[in-house]
Amino acid sequence: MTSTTRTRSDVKRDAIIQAAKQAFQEFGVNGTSMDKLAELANVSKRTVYNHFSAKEELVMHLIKEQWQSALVDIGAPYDPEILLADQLTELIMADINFMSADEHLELARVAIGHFFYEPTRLKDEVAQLQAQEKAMHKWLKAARNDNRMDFDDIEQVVEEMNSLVKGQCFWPQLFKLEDPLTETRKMQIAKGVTEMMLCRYGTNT
Amino acid sequence: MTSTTRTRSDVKRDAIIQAAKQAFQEFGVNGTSMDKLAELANVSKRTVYNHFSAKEELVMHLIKEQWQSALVDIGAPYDPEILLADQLTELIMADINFMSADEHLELARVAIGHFFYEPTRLKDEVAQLQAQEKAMHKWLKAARNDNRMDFDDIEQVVEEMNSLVKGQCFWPQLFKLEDPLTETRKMQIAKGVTEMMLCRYGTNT
DNA sequence: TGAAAAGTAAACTGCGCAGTGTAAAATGAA
DNA sequence: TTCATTTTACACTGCGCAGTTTACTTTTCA
Repeated sequence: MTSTTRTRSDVKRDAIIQAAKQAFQEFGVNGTSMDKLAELANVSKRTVYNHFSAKEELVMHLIKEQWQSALVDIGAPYDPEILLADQLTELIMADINFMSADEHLELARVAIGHFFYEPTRLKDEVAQLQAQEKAMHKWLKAARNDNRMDFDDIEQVVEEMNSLVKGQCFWPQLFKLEDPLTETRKMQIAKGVTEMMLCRYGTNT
Repeated sequence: MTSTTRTRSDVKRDAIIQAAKQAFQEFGVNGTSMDKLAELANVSKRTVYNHFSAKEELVMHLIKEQWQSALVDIGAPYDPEILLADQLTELIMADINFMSADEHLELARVAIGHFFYEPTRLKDEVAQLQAQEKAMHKWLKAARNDNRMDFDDIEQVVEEMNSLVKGQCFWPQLFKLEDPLTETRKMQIAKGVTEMMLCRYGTNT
């Protein structure tokens, strides 16, 4: 509860953004007319255009500003004192929680749906997300320096781990092919991935 | 070179299908007007409607008939005489080749783009593809019966392997985030996945 | 309290597109 | 050559939607 949004203008603006987020992710940008959107937001169409001069601007606001603010700083740094498996599981859990969060999935649906046929722009959006992978990167390097893990190509390791997580937590959710993940299921997956990675790249010190 | 397509009608029909496949995957179904499509196929718009009574029918033809016919029977059965790793690598290679084939990617792009906001219908399409996974399923069971692999939940194993392959060969290609895979790269990935899976689930007999 | 700022309803413009109707022309088989 | 089938060009209908205009009302705040 940060505070009540002050001016009426702000209230309307938020209503528009929320309605857009919800409608775009459900019906797609093209499937959502500005009339429909205005109605969903309980706002006159003209008001929508007072806040966002064009539909595209609203879309970009969602994808840039909103998504940006949904980013989270992930994970504790490597700690030689703690059991390797536990650390990794926790790191992966953080990753899973981020990727399968409603906020993230909804905005990803908007972005991917909107840019599906524009690979160049899609690439830009995805690139930002990969910044998230840096935490994993750092942790792996530290674990290797500590002789607890062994691998040549760190990029490959990150990609493999990412494939495992996304394949089970992101893609099926993005396309609504599976029910939302329960906490138990998330933990189960995190543990599975941990075992897989340590079995392959862990040293048995 | 099966033969020259006989009647003129058939020639036109094929031209329409080819143009649609290409245009739908590049611009999307919505991004391709029937006028544009007719022009690309070098055919009058009316002819398009003589063959397909509605745009949707053309889309469904691509997704159902064409995609169906692109399915391949994958992989040799389990053979106790051959080195486990080699067998698995070959099986995975077949999987990779299927999934990253142009024909498959193009039709997947059409299907996923078209059904992005209709999870139910998307699920149906994807379900058919999972039939492909059956080969892997059978092989794994056989390897376990032969005491060369050890795992409890076969579904999980299939899903993990699938995530690894798709994460590196399908999704990046589907969204055109990466350059097409070279044969060398495919083999490299197949070997990587094999090592991962055998390290985790292989017995050292 | 009164003027400026913001919101509202509803009609309107212009455009792109799915699908149709039609009359003429090309094709192909008998 | 003749006749049926198919293709073509092109005009036309109808619809949905992005964005605008207008005349009017409500809120804000100095």
